[in-house]
Amino acid sequence: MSELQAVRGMHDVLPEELPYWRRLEEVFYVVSSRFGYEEIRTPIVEYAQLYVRSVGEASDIVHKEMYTFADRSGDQLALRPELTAGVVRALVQHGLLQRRSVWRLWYYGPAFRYERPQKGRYRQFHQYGAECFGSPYPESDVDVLLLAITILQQLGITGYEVQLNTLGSTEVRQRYRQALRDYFSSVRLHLSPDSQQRLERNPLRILDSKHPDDQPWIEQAPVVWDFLDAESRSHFEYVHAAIAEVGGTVVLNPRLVRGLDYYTHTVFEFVSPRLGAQNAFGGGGRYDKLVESFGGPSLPAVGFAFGVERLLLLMERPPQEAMVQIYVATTGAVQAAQQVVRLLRGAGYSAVADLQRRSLKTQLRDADRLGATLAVIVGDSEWQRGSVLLRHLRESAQWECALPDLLPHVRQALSR
RNA sequence: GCGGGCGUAGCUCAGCCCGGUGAGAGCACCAGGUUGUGGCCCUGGGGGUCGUGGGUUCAAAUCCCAUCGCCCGCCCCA
Repeated sequence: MSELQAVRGMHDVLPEELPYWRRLEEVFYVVSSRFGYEEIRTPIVEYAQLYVRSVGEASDIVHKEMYTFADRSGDQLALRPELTAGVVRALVQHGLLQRRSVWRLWYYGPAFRYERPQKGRYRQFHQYGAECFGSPYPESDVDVLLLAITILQQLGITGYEVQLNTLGSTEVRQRYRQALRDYFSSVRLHLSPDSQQRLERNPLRILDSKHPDDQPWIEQAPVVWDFLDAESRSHFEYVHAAIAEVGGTVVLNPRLVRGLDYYTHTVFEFVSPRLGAQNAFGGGGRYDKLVESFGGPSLPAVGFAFGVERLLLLMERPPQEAMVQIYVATTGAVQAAQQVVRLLRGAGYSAVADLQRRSLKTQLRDADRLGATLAVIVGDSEWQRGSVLLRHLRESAQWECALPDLLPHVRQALSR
């Protein structure tokens, strides 16, 4: 451990990476707004109990991945492992549900899970997500899915697959769960140790196992689709048809169950083969009982989250724009050069000058590397007669220009 | 939490197996070649706790142990 090293699994975002983050953030904002979703921001720290109740005590997130600590008053707090719970908490706390019957919300920010770092998996990571509260109908499922798909489109992310499934209504989910428990109990001794554990706590999760021992049994396990009632089935079919219509690869996967306990009906995951073991870069579903479990009213809801670091691995990386437009170089008239820089900045251009009193040659090289289009060379003799040299770095043209004429010349030179 | 690979200059890496011969290359950075002009080229220069700690040895980047970190897989998820 060293004080000069970031905490394990937590990363700096250096200046060269930042333009891509900003691009993502821009797309999040623009597309969410277009869909009528409003941004909400909640604290990074919540009472630990919030996640025990929402995400589920038996989930891995709560029992082995959460950063928890006691504050000075002894309250048990947690760094948020996901953002949905906090959003729901805020909704109930502020009585927003009394003011409006539908809320379309989006969020963006860091979350924390104590896991072994891997490609696309970090201990501090970022999520963008959107939630639609107040509608039990499948068009709201489609609304959030379309929002997600539009964001991916805008980012130029292709070659992914939407995996779709339903867990049915609460009653269906209960019946299916029981059927799975019965089935897997009958083959219990053939299952991997992990899955034997899951049999007690959460038999649905066995379906997610990648363990080779489990595969043959998972393949023969009861399929949720056989348990659906008419309403659950039509809900599922509506969502499937609507997503299939907008194009993109939709794959129905009856074994997709997802890690959080609160889902009912629709569940989905965005997966890409380009990500390695962490092939999912987004996921979500419907959670009609979650708000209620917080002591709120019975309120249907559907939402999803993207892993921002994983989107960054997938998105297009167009070459970055130049950092500055104009570089002011000088052979010794440092103060004069500073004056010219202020003039240019005042006119709205991005302009810098050398801060190390380096040679003119080096300054021009610097200008070139910064991607500047123009260089203003403040030479002693020209400055004496009230002018400077304006050099177009792309065209290698250069001319002398009286100081009062500089701004018009700059404007003209930049526009071609 | 489990299994495997790797840590040498800012970056990518050679050297390690067979311990000793001034710790190296390319890129990047700085200066000069061009007494005031970038992109190409040439010359020179600065920069390294050889991840860290301990051990073996006359001698360790090189062998051994521990530890930290990164990567890959499992688990799990975004």
